Amino acid sequence: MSDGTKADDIALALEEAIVSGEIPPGSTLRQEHLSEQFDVSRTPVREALRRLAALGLVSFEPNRGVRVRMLSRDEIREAFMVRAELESLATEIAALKMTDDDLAELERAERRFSVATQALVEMSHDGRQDLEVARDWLHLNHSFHDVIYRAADVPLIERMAKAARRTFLVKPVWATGADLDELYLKNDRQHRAIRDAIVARSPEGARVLAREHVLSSGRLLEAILDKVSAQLREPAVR
Amino acid sequence: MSDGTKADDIALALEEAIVSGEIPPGSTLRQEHLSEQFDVSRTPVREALRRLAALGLVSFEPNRGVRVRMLSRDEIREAFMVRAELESLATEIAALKMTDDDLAELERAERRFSVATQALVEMSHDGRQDLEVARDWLHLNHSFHDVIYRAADVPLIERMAKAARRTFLVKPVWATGADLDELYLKNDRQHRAIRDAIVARSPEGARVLAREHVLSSGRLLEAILDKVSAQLREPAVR
DNA sequence: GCCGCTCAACTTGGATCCAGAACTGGCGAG
DNA sequence: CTCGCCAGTTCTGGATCCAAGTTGAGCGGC
Repeated sequence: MSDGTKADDIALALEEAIVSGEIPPGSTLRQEHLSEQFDVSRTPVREALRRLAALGLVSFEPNRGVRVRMLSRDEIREAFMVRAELESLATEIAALKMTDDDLAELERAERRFSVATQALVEMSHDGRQDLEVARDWLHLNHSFHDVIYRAADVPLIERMAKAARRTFLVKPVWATGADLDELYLKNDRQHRAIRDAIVARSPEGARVLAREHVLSSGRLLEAILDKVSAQLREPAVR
Repeated sequence: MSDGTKADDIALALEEAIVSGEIPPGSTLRQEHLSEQFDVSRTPVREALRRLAALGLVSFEPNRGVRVRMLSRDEIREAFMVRAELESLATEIAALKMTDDDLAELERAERRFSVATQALVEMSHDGRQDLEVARDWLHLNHSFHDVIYRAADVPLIERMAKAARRTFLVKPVWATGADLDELYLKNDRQHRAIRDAIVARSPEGARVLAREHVLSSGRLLEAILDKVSAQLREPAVR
């Protein structure tokens, strides 16, 4: 166990499991099951669940259990609007504060993301479906923005934006395809544009680009969701 | 006790006590003390505290206790920036969706706030210091914005904006004076301007006005903080 | 056959209990 | 007199225990 209290460790682990989709949305979490899974008593498990509930990841139904929240399309849209506002704000601030070291870091993050995007698109062309590649892509995507947050030094904004980032799930919603490839590539181009605006010390430009970027990511996710739900309807099992 | 679980009730009560300043920032909360105060065991108290920690109102220091968080000037500034972004977004959306009923409600909220502002300024002129009047003013201020949230129907944005709203305290930071009166009156004028923009169905206008309004409220609070800290340390009532 | 009732198994919410970490305050060495 | 060490107290973190609420399967009446 990494740090201090078990409740925190469990909360972190559960958060990861929920966000990654390992625990599917809508499922109910049995306290006893979790307690033996983590090899602790139910007490710290309950505390961890309270924390997740406060973050909005799960919901307590008194005397009936906790359920992993399932977000509606509207809520996902809202989450992206929140992110758009907060990330654009952070980017504007970062553009004013960036040191040369930060810029170098941003450059590296952008390049790694670019490589991941290429890998993703190539995979799509080959018709393969590697979840690990997709996960890497998302992770490096976040890393790019994290560099910006670090440079902006706005812990509260960062905390809230990441809370919004967490509100949607990844693993069950993934797809590739020619139509999506264009959106992935666009995402990459937007990162470069943001980097350029920051390099050019243009806070307003960076802000507008960041805002548009997040909103466009939201549209990408919606496109993925559409595709997935279409696939789910298509093969009429049973 | 209002609803379901005790942990929730306690969390609500504590949240209120902290936000209202009844429990001063920086103080450490003893679990046992709270448990006998609420006449329950420590278990639900701990769960309530976990929730408050997730909301950022208190911080756990492992094996040392929980402390009511004390916000730095920077964090308060950040909270207002977050509010400015989110409230302006909500206001823009609300301006598009407002029904006539909502408008009437907004009108009433505005009028009540106007009356409260008058009362506050008059009180200030008379040299009186009535905490209740100040609290009413703040409450009606929030009510005005709540009407907008309700009309916009954006639960996630509302939740996050209110989280930001909660991050600063009220009771210990209050002051009046000729310099502040002008700011209070400005606040009222801004509400009217926002209402007008909504009535005129101008989402962009409402957005800009709302943003400026929140930022200006932030400057008001900073002015109050300056004034209070200028008045040298006064022993807290208990 | 279908509906409602009852009772048992299961699960949660909360209380109590225990081990270990952190703050005391005294005491001796320098 | 000061500093550091050590035991006693206090408090937290976690485990265990118990009561109350919920679920679901069987059973009898219609």
